Amino acid sequence: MHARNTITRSPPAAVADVLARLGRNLRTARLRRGLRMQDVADRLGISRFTVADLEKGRPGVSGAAYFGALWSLGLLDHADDLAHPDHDEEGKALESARRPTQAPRRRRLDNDF
Amino acid sequence: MHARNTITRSPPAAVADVLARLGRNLRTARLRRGLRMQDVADRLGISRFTVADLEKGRPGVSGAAYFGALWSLGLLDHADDLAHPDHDEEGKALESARRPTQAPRRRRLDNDF
DNA sequence: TTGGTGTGTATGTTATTATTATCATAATCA
DNA sequence: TGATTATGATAATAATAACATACACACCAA
Repeated sequence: MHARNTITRSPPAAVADVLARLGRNLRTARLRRGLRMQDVADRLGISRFTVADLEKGRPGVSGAAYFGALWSLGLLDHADDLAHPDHDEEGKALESARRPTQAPRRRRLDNDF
Repeated sequence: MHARNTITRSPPAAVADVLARLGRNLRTARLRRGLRMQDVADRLGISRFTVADLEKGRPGVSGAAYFGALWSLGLLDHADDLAHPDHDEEGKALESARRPTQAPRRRRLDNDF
């Protein structure tokens, strides 16, 4: 992380909400299993403090820590279809016949987007 | 991130797989929309290099960057139910009548887990 | 083909995360 | 209730994520 960037320092509300909800859900799942933060931390090879950060939904925590937490609780399959192309209706609609491996070229002074 | 920890340095295969798949899916979604890495980076306030890292599924990239990428492509709703308690069948089965706000106490030399 | 744009990769710098350590608070169970 | 454990909070340190810059190659369009 590294927040010279803005996404970590102050993420859009929608992103902050998803992280906060994920953190709460991870906490709920941990407590249901009767595990301490330290137990989850031991499985992942991280400190209990990072687990606490996870459960608070802190933006800077690594993706591996978030998905590792899911894994440690047996919930990783929930992430299998994240952004799956088949579920991307907008993308399917936009896709052209060709499947370019690069974005289209742009001319200078191209102000779209 | 900060990898004195092991989860970032060498995540379990299942976690690495999920991250790699998520990265590929994000790339597919970006290309379908005709966007450059730089375009996604601008929306998130990060550099194109971090977007490249995301699409490679690098473990150390922040959670905010991963979920922000989903957001920038209109795919964040895919993450709404991640670890949702209602979908946690194992957790529901384990849950006792009480809903503790802390993990249960452990005695010394408690070697379970 | 040729010029130009998108992407891959390497390096060095810097701000931040993850850590340890410590103390404080809150919740569980005897 | 009281003793013990889980968790919260803060500060200081060590290690690295994200950055900018630079160069190379792949791919697209004319």
